[in-house]
Amino acid sequence: MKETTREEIITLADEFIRTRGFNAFSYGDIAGIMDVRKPSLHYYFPSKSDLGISVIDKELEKMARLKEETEDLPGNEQLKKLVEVFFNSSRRGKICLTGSLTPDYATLPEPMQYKVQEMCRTILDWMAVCLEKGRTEGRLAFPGPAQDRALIVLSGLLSSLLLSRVLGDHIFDQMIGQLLKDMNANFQITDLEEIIPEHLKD
Amino acid sequence: MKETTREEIITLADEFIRTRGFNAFSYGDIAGIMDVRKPSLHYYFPSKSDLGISVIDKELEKMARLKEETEDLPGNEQLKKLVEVFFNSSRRGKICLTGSLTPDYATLPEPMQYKVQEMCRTILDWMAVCLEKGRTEGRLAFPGPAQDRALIVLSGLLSSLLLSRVLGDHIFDQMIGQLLKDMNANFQITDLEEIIPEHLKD
DNA sequence: GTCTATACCTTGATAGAC
DNA sequence: GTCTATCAAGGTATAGAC
Repeated sequence: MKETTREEIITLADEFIRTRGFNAFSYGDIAGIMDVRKPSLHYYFPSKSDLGISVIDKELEKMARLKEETEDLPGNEQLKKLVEVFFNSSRRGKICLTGSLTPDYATLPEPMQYKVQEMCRTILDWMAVCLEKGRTEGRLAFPGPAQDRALIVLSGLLSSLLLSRVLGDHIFDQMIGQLLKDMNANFQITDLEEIIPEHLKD
Repeated sequence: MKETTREEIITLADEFIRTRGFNAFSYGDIAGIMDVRKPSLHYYFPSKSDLGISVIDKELEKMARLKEETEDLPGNEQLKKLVEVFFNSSRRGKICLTGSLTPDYATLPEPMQYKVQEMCRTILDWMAVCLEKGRTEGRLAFPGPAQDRALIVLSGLLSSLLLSRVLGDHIFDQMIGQLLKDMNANFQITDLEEIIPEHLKD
């Protein structure tokens, strides 16, 4: 299953957004890697905003897929799968789209702002469902509404990626390890080193 | 105590970094507001990196001042003062320097990267001291090392600013309210509306 | 200290040939 | 679909007059 040109552009843009930020990469950067000229990229994505939206849409699709694949698992296991995705980003020096795009929010084209909103709501809603499910099953323990807990968990995952790049990889283990212990979801971070689903590798 | 030209530039740069990001503001933006020409700014800060470092240094000084002012308070009260600063940013649509500069980390000039590291370490060390103090005094309760808890608290404060701009001000109250309840540091967020120290207003 | 003038680069985007 | 050529705009930064 080879990537189409369009897909390859999206993949590279995703990579640049996570490593450098939306305002710090250009069509030229992507053209340089693909060995094509800039105007060729505009054929697929007339404006940078179009490209940004496609990157977010791809992420939303990936999330929907992961959600579907894990729907029969207990809440704590669903959560673990989610943590794996972030762990994987961390070891590659990449932050998540939420951590990259929300700081630039005020400078984003309006259509992208709406997409960023949609992405934040989608991930928070999903996480809240997982958390509530886990609590009902007696596999997770935390006080207060699942929605509030989802905010704290997303916060931890997002920030651990930001701070890991600055202070070192151990930050992820320290922070997420404690966050999970707080909910009695105490699995070793080192478990994750081994389990990297194929479809999450890119 | 009127601001010098140099201080005014730093203040405006700080504002732009928090609202638009380091890579999305220019000398031209600042010159436009101050009604001077761009080269005048280069007289004070030859490179943008110099300006960025001065903004972080000013923040470090402000933190040192707040630390000194609150050194005789119990740990939970010290924490409350810190939360107030972030609450204040939130209601102004401004994120914190950590939330703004760590996503751009890979694109920052090297001297700025070191400064960002220093800033992160300084705030985390200080928070860990406050938390440990509060726990020893029996005024805060949390499991695990204070260093790990400091990461989670900073994470919450940082992310609540990012997400509040996207999803609304209530996010800060929801998230930080629950985070503080987790540590039995249950004071109403609404208390903060009234208490805004003068020197933190700018 | 602040200005004008300018060098030099990169950016996102378009027109039009092939 | 991909190219060459080109554009207007905006970026950081410097030289040198006042």
